[in-house]
Amino acid sequence: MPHPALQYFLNRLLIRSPLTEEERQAILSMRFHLAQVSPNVDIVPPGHLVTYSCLVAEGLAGRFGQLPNGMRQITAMYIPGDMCDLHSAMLPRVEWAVQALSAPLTYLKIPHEELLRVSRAHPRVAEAFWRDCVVDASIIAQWVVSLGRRDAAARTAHLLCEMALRLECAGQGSRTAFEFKATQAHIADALGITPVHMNRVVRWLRQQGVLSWTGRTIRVLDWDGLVRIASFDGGYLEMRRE
Amino acid sequence: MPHPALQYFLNRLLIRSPLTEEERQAILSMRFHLAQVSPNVDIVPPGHLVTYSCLVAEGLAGRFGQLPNGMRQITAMYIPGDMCDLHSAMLPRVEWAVQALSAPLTYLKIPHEELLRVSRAHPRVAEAFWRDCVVDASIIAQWVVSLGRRDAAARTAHLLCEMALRLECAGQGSRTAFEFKATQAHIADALGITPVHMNRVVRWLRQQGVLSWTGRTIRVLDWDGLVRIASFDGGYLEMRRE
DNA sequence: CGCATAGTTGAACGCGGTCAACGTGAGTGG
DNA sequence: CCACTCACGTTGACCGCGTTCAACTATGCG
Repeated sequence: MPHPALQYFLNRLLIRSPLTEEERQAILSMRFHLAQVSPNVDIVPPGHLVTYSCLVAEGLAGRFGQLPNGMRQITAMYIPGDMCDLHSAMLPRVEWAVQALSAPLTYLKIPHEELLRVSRAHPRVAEAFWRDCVVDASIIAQWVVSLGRRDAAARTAHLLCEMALRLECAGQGSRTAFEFKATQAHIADALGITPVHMNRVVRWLRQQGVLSWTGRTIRVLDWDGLVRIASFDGGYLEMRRE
Repeated sequence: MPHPALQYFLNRLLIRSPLTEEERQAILSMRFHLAQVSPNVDIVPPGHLVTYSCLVAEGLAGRFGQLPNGMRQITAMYIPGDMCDLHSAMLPRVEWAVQALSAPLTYLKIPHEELLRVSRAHPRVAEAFWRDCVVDASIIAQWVVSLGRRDAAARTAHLLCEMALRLECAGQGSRTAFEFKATQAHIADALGITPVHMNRVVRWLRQQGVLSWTGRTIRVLDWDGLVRIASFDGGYLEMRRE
């Protein structure tokens, strides 16, 4: 019986990449080690060679880019079914860190040799992995657009729209009611603003009546309003089934 | 006799991916159409299906993310030997535009069927392509860090360091003397600042004595100084030969 | 010569940063 | 059961980086 996270991961791949039964079984049969971490602990220290990729099973993970002076910036967030660093199968020397953003975070450590064994035996699986990396890059590119062109409120709204759709797609709630297991400080980090200003934006969004946000639970009261504030177009998430 | 741009592209791949003579020949033998464009013309309009990828032969190309309201943000820059949108081989419906940033820009249109034919016949080539996309994503992730954590001067210095190394690696000048064929307005766009402020930053960098910048020619007078201002660490470019 | 594009500079404004304080809820130990 | 602690959320006052608007210069090209 494969771990449910592998099934989630496979389902995510199947949205964009058709795979035969045999290929699906190959993915589900990959060996792994189950692990769990607390926030503020690097799953992988940056600048080192890694031998496995991490598949989020439960919780929220963040990828941190870092400057030589030690400052960090969240460059991606990963929800259950996401392979945090499938990239590292192709570039084992990672230049970033992955950390838990929620407690607890459970994840599967899948050895690169397993990923490469399967992808080399099944070229269509290799393409599915490649395609998954491309979607990840597409999301990061949208973050660049957000950081470069949107003000703090639009950035926040945009991230919320993105996470709402991704969580809905992953079966973790609906776009109008979901758990965003990150602190306001984490979100501020990802958006390139200060936690103080993040909080002001949250207050403003509440005043606009587009959402209620208590603890880690977000309820979107006016989805179209949120989309409008964000100038959101979800096409880049590539979640439509062809 | 293959086009020199294909050779540049192959050389770039070989930095990170060892390939046999047969695999190299397969890449060099891909069919293509030579094309040329002026600035401010989309090579590919966003939201459409594309059937080929673009390999820059001469000049500078930019990838533009765009907001529903029409505002645009440069999310990547491509120099000779770069495949702008190798991504599109895996996701043919592109959510961005590619434009020339220099006049003229010449490039090779390589049909996806060619790329896929070669990559399916040679799994190691598929991995080389996959790896190339991962490096591209790594660069974009660094841009997120820049936009999120660096001030305007550091951002500018960082982009200059990046382009200096990439151009040097591509055989287009040295890191201390190169042509950056983009206008200050384009660079400002990529860095998420206004052209006006971009110019002030250039003036400041000149006053610091780290570079001279006349027309499109940049001369770095103090490389270490520029690196310090940028907090630059080139590891993410993955240009060391293993 | 005339026009367009790129670069340059000044003055005033405002978004978001910075600093500092306080509120609040969960967990912990006396 | 209360006191204490710690992390997270919240709010106010002031400040500065970068924007905005406007003008002017330089360069190249028909």
